[in-house]
Amino acid sequence: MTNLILSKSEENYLKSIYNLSDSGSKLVTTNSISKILNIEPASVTDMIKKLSKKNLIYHQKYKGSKISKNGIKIALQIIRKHRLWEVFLYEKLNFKWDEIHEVAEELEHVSSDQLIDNLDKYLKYPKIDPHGDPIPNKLGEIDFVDKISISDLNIGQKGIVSRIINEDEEFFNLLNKLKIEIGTEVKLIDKIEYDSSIEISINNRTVIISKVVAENIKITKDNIS
Amino acid sequence: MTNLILSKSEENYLKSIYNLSDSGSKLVTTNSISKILNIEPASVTDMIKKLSKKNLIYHQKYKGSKISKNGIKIALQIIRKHRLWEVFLYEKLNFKWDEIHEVAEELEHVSSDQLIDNLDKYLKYPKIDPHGDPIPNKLGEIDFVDKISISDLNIGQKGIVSRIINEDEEFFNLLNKLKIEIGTEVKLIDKIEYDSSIEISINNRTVIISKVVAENIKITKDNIS
DNA sequence: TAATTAATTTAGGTACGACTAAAATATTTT
DNA sequence: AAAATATTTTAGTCGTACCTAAATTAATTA
Repeated sequence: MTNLILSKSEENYLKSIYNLSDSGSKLVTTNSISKILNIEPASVTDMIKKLSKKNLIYHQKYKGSKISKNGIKIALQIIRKHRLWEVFLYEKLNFKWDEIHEVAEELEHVSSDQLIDNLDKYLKYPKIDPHGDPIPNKLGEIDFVDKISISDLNIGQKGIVSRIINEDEEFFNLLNKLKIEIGTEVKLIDKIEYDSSIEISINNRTVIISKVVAENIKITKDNIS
Repeated sequence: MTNLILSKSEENYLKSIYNLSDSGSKLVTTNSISKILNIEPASVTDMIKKLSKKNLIYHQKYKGSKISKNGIKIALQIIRKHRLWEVFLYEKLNFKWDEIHEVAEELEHVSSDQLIDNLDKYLKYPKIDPHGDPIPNKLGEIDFVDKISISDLNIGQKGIVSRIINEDEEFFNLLNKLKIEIGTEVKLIDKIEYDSSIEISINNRTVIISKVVAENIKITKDNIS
């Protein structure tokens, strides 16, 4: 029962439920799906019933939804497509970091296994997308890399930027100004108690970034090459 | 009024109407659209009304439909996308000649001007797709190359295969067996009156092909490089 | 714990794009 | 030119995926 064909809407719901569920572990509320997809809660309930009937999620009335094994499998394939297309747009078509998401949202629904397998090969089997998010392989396996935020560093510690959470243009412009991108080495200089902002150094320049910004920049202590 | 957004269905109808209309000149019957899209005539009538209201086609009840200037413009952009994606699939992702059409049918509906412009650049502004069909540029302009079929050659004349009309696998296999592809030089040896089949030579091999096959292989007398 | 508030579901409705059956119009044949 | 046939349109349905308004259930606050 793995080869059922899903509509674009069903795929989007499934992907959102997976993303909200912490890799499938947590219950997801109807409201949270509603907010993330910009669809009224009543409509979300309709779709939840549909996906339940297809055994892609489990649903307890008034309690919440949990994605099934099969649901996870499908969600990971959609995420795989999305992220591979992002790599393509960024590396081959010279899209900017903040322009890739929207187009990938459309491309991810093109249904051809051959297409995505050949694209994967063409891109040389990338492990991460331009945001630093891991790309599931054909079997849905992910190289999970536990990531910490800049704000988790201790004073004097260094890290390498490995993932950037936010996707909007404002944030992109800020990072551009700060000259922060994936692979950049940062060092925590000081934590400012007053507003929880932090002082970091990037290539010997010192800047102060807010708590929110720091939390959206993930790092590792070793370069993942 | 050029920037209206069309649904996938509307785009497919418009493309089919354009293709059936001889570059917009001929009236197109409801039945012919029905057949090409595999949709019942009654449904076609519905869509014809919709496209008429948007001034993309003109329709006379019980007579037929003619695509408008604006309709042609949009159809050409869809065809442009389709053919650029075919080039990409064939050249970059190593799809076979007969596998590209179906996937391109999906990719052509992804709506991003930036995507298609950058793809065009990435592919180095190709003029023809892998079937030999011309690719409209951004403005919808096509390098029209009047093409003749192998069967239009006189005995002793040579031509270069420039376009292959049919898209199914059987035909593809036959061409493979005959070692005919775009760019191949062919020479007409003889016309066989009995069944209108013709004898041609390809790289000093002589083969006989049927009338239908000959008509579906277009040639030019000069290589378009 | 009772009342209020928030979240979720049900009920009923809409646009889209398909369908079938029947009616209207065109075309072809006799 | 009348009859027969073919094409096209109209009328009425259906599933998908959304909506609003109202009802139900859960969670929070007094």
